[in-house]
Amino acid sequence: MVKIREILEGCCADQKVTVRGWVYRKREGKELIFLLIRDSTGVIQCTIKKTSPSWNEAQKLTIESSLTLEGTAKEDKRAPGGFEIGAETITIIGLAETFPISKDKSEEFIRDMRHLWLRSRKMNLVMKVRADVLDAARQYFKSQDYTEVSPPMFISAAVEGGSTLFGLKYFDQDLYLTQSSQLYLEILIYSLENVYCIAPSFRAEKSRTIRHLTEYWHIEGEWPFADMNDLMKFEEGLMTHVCQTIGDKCQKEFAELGADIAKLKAVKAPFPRITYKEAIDRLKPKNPQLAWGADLGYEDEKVLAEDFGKPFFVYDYPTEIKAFYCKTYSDHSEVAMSVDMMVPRIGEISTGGAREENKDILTERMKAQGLKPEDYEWYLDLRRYGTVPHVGFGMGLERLLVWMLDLDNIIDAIPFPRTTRRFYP
RNA sequence: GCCGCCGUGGCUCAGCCCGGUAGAGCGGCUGGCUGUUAACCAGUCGGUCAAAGGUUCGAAUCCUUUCGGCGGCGCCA
Repeated sequence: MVKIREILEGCCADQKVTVRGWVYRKREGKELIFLLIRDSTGVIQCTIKKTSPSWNEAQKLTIESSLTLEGTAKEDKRAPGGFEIGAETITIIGLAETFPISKDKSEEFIRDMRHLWLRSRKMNLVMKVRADVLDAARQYFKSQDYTEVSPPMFISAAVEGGSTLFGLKYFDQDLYLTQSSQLYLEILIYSLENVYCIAPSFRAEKSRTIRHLTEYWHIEGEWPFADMNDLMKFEEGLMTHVCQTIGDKCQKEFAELGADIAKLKAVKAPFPRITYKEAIDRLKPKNPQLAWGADLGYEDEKVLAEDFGKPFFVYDYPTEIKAFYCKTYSDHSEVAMSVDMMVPRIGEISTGGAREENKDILTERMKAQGLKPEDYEWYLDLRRYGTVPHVGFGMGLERLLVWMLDLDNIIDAIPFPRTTRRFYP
């Protein structure tokens, strides 16, 4: 048994080979049948002559039927990929009914057929790149001595305002699905120090855009004894490592997907950094209504991102538009130590910041935002017992992939997308 | 939450503005042809035009409502 990629790489010219896979295309003539067989590694053309003992089985085959095919591999310029197999024996494993997905397909239909569309070349390639991005991210965290941890998905209190939380019945109690693992990572830094997790986050935002999912994978890191500069340095290091690794490793996937790999190779630390105030000043000429204190809209982010043409940071936001746990400057508390990483076309792919380590200030911030400190007793305990300055961030894996792979929509960055309207299969 | 667009055979669409009970391509099936590149040629099967109500002699077409889908903004990663 040999993988199709090995044959396409020239492993077995003029040798007898056996492949296992599915029928990707079939073209049938009177004297000759062409089969394109796919497995997880690629697609190869197989020819069946009328004189071959496999002729009868080949005739029966339908698109997406599974089979084992034995024959002789040979180099042939006429075959896509440069190699083909002259079939001698075909064993049908599962004869497929007429496959519903064909040449003509709409976005809507493809989404209804997600469970079958995942067999497409596009999804196959995207899923491989996704796996490699996850690998690369873990590599980087490990290389910097971070420990991977496993936070809960069921939670009893909100991280931020409760409006975007999914509630659920947990036996007789009301619980929520987590929208960030940050608070749990904050617990773990007191023993493991540098920690990270790669886990789902859930948001009940009724957003109707190409960059929102209700369930997405969140790459989050948290560590003590660090400041904003350490945070940005780590994030740009992570991003650089991921982009360089994928740029080296996934050239074939990018080529077949038609994605721009040069953009990844161009990603190198340090990234441009501008403060929120500088961002406002840059945007003022184009958007005169923009004033200090307003949050940057998606259009504003896009304008900045097009200017830079690569990942960059915006930091030091108004305290008012940031969450209660954001640390503020002691001499000008109207500014919070928060940082977003932005990329062209997508806008924010990551948010991070320094966390308030002073219990009294934190309590005041909670009250100011209408939160009850008694709901966050365990979080306040972290400040009671050996508090430390610390920082952390969360990056949206699928948004990262949309940018890296030039995807049209975030739903193609995850195998089973959940949006406001879709959760099947 | 606000706004816009879409819904016609299994799939992709035309027809809708200017009402007269549906048409093409792909797929399927049959036959032909071909070292083919999501081939080509001929034939054939296949549709209560999203649903309900209204206007009309007559509605896929005009009006109303509902359902489903997509996207933009807001919010966010």
